[in-house]
Amino acid sequence: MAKNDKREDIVRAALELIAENGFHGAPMAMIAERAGVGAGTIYRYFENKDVMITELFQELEERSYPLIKEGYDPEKPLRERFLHLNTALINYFIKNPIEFRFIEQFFNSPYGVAHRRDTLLGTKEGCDVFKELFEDGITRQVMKDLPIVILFDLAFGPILAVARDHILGFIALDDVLIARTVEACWDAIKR
Amino acid sequence: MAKNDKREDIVRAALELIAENGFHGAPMAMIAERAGVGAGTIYRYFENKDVMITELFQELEERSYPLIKEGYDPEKPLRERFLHLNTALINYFIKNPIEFRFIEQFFNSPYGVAHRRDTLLGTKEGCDVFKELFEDGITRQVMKDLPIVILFDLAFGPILAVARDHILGFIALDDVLIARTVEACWDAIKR
Amino acid sequence: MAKNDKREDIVRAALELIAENGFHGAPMAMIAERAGVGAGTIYRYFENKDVMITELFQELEERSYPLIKEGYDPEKPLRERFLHLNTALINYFIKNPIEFRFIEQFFNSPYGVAHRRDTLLGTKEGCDVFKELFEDGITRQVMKDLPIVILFDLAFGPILAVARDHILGFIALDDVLIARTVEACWDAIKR
Amino acid sequence: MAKNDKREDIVRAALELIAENGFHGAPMAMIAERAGVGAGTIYRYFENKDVMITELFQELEERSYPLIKEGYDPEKPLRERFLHLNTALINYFIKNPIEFRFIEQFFNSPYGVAHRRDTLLGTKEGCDVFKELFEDGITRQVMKDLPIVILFDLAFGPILAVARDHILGFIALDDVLIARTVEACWDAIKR
DNA sequence: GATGAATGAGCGTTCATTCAT
DNA sequence: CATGAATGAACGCTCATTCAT
Repeated sequence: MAKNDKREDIVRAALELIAENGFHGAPMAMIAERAGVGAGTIYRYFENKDVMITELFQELEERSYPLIKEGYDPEKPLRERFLHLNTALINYFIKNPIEFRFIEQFFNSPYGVAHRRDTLLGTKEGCDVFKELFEDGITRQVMKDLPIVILFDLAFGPILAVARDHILGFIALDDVLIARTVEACWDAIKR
Repeated sequence: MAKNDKREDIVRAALELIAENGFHGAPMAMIAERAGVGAGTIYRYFENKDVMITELFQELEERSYPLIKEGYDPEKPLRERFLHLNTALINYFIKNPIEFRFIEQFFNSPYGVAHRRDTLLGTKEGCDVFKELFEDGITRQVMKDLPIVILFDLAFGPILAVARDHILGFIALDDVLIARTVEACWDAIKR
Repeated sequence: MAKNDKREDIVRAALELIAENGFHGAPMAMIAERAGVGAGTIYRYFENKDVMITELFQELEERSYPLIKEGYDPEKPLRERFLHLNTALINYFIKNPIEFRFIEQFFNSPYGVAHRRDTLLGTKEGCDVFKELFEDGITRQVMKDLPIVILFDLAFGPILAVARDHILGFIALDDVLIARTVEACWDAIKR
Repeated sequence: MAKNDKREDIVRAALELIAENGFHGAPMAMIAERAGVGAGTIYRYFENKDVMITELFQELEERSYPLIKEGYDPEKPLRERFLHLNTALINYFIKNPIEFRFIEQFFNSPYGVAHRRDTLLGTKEGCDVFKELFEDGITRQVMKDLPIVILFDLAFGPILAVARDHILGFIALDDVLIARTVEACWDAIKR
């Protein structure tokens, strides 16, 4: 009924199929079928498959960013801020498993590498809060004096791994486990 | 000279091409060409592409396992053993970037999930040393009392991330940085 | 303002795009866009693409016919009449390159064959003057006693070729060259 | 049986279909079907459709060139040489109607324009005899002092037109008509 | 055993045409 | 009347796999 109904259907279908089967396990025809639209219709909304994937990721980023920052108080101590953000992140992932799986696929693809490059070089805004947090942590000598890239890896590497293991059913995360995992990440980066 | 010469050539060619271009950037015909064999010949050594990829990974695992365990002394204290293994691991990765890229691709694919399931459920041997190390760490109350899966993620998640960032050129690891990164991982899991 | 404004826009847009890019380089949607109308609107004026192309050609014919006949005096000697017509034709082509390019495309397509059949069989009026001229020339024994079709080919084959070469930049026609080319055509058909 | 059997089948099928229906009336799948091969097989012999068309034309050129030059004697007078070549040409066309139709399609396409450019600039060898003939004719003042391009158009424009009309059934050429047509072409270019 | 030509299902994409608004 | 979103058949092309040699 609404104007964006079809686009929404396509986005959802693409997200699901890519999450389930990866980029090449999600042919355009299959996406169209699951979305309940004609194959050509996708191309009214996205220039081609590559563009579709990139835009899908950006939409996800934009949608998730406010959710993760919700309740974030930059005046609070560093540790608290870190725990807040990482907890929000892991919660977002396990509550949106399809989105998470898609994001994972995205990061492990040429797109993801380019995106990471842009993020690390600061070309792209988006992870501002995280970046500020780490820079703040280093200058205040609360965090280890390591390249910011490594701090990112220490902080987020386990988060992604844990979220995946939960979604794949290898563990069953609850609030306590999440809290303890996030604190372990803090232990890794704190001085 | 030996019978396995051809197989070796195929393995090497497949490894390289998949590392460089990903699974779909490595058609069987291209692998055959680089290996210097006929396209059909591959199917004498591997039932099909999926099987080839799985066996490739297993071979890599078997080849790398001794390298990582080299100099490992189960009598040493837990911390030292952990630092030894994780340092060996990261060094293996950055010294064998092609193998690392392949392993990464493998983990981020349906194969990887199945493999992880087998590993975690103990169906497959291979990561025995790591498993023993963590079980030992938990029972001796040196490591955090977390599910072993989470300990794995805390210990290896950052290692993979850091190795990738090094290989992609986002950071330049040296022995000092490696040592400090591995210690940070220890901080994450130690009680 | 008039009712035919839209139709005119479509005709112009189609002509241009087909001249520039050929029949398959001119999708209906592109024609609609350049004409500044909706894609569906074209189908209010033309039953389908084939019909549109055919009608386009006919309109061109009707439009050009008076221009070519302008100043034509049926009382003048045959030679003079021929030179007049062929000069007018070649001038029309090089002064209306878009129309020429379209006509060329048209002739080299199934449409063109059908059209030629109709013309030669006399089913279609249009080239009456030319036909009369040649019939006159044969009966008066001024032109060679060849089938009228061959006379057409001798007279117009070079004209089309020369116009194309001029438009494509292979030669630069001027009035003198045109006059001499047309006279050469006369030499071909005159007894 | 022979190595080139399949290639030959593809060439023949492509030639026929393109001659009958034009370039876009001859999809690769249809060519494959008529050739009695799989769709993918075509791509073992030709890099893509464009390349196939270009190579088809070149093969035709190479095949026809000796046939047309057969019996050509450069010592004979210009007029005789011209009549010989143009007669041979028109005979080749009407005896090989499929080849002729293909060549026509080719010339009326972007490929054809590029080819014509190369020929006129002398970049490509092939029409050497014709070129020499015309240059000879001009320097000896036997032919009209017109740009060589125009002489080409006067000499070959009617040949193509007449051949097409014969193949399409608009006229029935015989040796006498051919001879008289070719002589008319000579009248057009001779001084 | 080894080969590589052959296959054809399947891919991403285009576009003439329709029809609800 | 006019629109343009929607369609889906059809296109050019790729590649895992087979099999006659």
